[in-house]
Amino acid sequence: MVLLDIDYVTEGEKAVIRLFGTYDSAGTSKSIIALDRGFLPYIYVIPHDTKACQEELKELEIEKIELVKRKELGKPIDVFKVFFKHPQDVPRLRDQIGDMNSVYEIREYDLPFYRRYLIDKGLFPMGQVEIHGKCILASDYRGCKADEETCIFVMEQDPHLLESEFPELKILSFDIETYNPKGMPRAEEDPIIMISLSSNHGLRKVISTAQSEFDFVKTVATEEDILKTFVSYVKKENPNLIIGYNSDNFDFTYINERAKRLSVPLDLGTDGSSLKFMRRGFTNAALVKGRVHVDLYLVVRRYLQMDRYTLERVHWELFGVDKEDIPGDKIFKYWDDGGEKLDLLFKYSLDDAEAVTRIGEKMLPLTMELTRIVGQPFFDVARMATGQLVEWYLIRKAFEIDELVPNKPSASENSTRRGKRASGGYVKDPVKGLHENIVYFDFRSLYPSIIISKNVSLDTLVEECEEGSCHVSPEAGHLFLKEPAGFVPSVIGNILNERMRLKTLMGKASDEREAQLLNVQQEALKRLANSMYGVYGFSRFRWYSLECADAITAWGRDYIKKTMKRAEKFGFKPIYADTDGFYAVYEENKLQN
DNA sequence: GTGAACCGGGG
DNA sequence: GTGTACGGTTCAC
Repeated sequence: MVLLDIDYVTEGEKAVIRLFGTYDSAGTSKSIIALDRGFLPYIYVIPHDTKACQEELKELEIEKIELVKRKELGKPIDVFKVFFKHPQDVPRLRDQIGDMNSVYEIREYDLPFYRRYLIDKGLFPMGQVEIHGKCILASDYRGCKADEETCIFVMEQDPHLLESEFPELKILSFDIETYNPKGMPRAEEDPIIMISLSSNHGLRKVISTAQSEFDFVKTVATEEDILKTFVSYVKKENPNLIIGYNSDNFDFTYINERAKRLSVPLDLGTDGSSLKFMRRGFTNAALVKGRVHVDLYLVVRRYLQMDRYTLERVHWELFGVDKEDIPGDKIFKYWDDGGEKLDLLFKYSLDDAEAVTRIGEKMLPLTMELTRIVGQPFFDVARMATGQLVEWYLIRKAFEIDELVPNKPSASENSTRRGKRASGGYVKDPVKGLHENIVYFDFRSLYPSIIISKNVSLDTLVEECEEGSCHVSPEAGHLFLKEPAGFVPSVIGNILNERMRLKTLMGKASDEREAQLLNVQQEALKRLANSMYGVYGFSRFRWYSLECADAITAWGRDYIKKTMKRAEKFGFKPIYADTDGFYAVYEENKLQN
């Protein structure tokens, strides 16, 4: 099956992992929920005093303790792996353990349970996963309200990742229109008048309380029926992905509020569960179990550099085609006017949903690849900043080599770090005037190259070293061992090697589709490699290091200045430079000198 | 100059 | 949920 999503539920005192998947069976996609009751939460405890620590730990309400060998900045270390009965025991007990006299430090105490599971089992969402067990009808499985078509496995063995093709997923886009004559829509007063649907399998539908000649309009009696019909379409289409534009904070929030007032159940999940909202800081993320809800606004904002991100602007940027638009504050008038105006409103509404489908087809492959590389759920990856992606990638890589993950900085540690910022890139003030014959020298891969060639890493940074065995950074003179390869440099090295391999394959690719797929994959790797520098420079990151960040930018400034000097000898006069590149004008007459 | 407050997308 | 965005700009002093 394709692994779409993961979470856990509590049965009695135990946490049960649920893997949500899909597979094609005779042309129709089936939803699967696989249960794993055999995984326990744990943290690492680095003792001061091994014996005393073991004695003290035994006093606590924990499941079991193991003494295991791990690595700390590449050096072997013996640590306790302390297992708990339930993930919710961890926050309570970890502080107690951290405060014990016999304990030096606790580690990996804040990794969400389902993420820990994916890493430890070597599973990658959006990849093919093999599970072992027999199918139980949803109705025979207590505690689950799933449809009969949903198959529930209780796993008997660990699941396995299979080498996989790019999964063909069913995607449903949606968009709502509201009747809001007074300013922005208020869910307590303004009804939903349309819900538009569009899928990558040919569905085009507007559900509304208004009549229409258009065959794509499905007219129902009440707003209540709009919502009920929406739910039944989702169940019938059974999409793997649901996408919207600003749907985390607008469409789904609004639908949820109206459905609550009208007592319409929003049981959209493949397990029969209702639409849920997760607080993510000050904003929401809308969650449908077993289907991945993606808010394209967040994805687009991350990958496209624009000054505004309205649906119209994004559509224009991606396709160069203007989209029909009715200003938000005029929609109620088009509705009231009826006739041709109402026709336009129907078209506009459907076009919005179809624009979401088009934007999704363009933007989601990259997110899909990042999901398969980073190995965290698509839902999370679609909402993660690139820095977070890099961190979760590194956490998985650290696990693979038994390296302990550094802790997140405390609030005070974070503010100390903020206080002393690493020096930035080199900036040359622009030469005033209108320039012609401009060339741009691209340095975007400079930082990853520096990290690799200078072996810039926490585990290679030393106070002193023998003559010739270290790289010495310009200005501050930080020392990095030339051998062995550091953790982050080797991770970046592997990413870039893999990227080169894919680019070679791309050149040999027989058909267009294959080449496009390889291109997205190598783009995802490039993105990851180029974001890697951030792990040293961003204060709230686990692998933060002022010395590493500082050394990288110092080498960067050194390189860019040297390159500019060299360019000048060839007749290129630099007119502006900032961090990762510089602009120059070509002056032919200067070449003779 | 500094830190607090505000803002995005959506109708 | 082993949780609490984010980064940029403007405002107020």
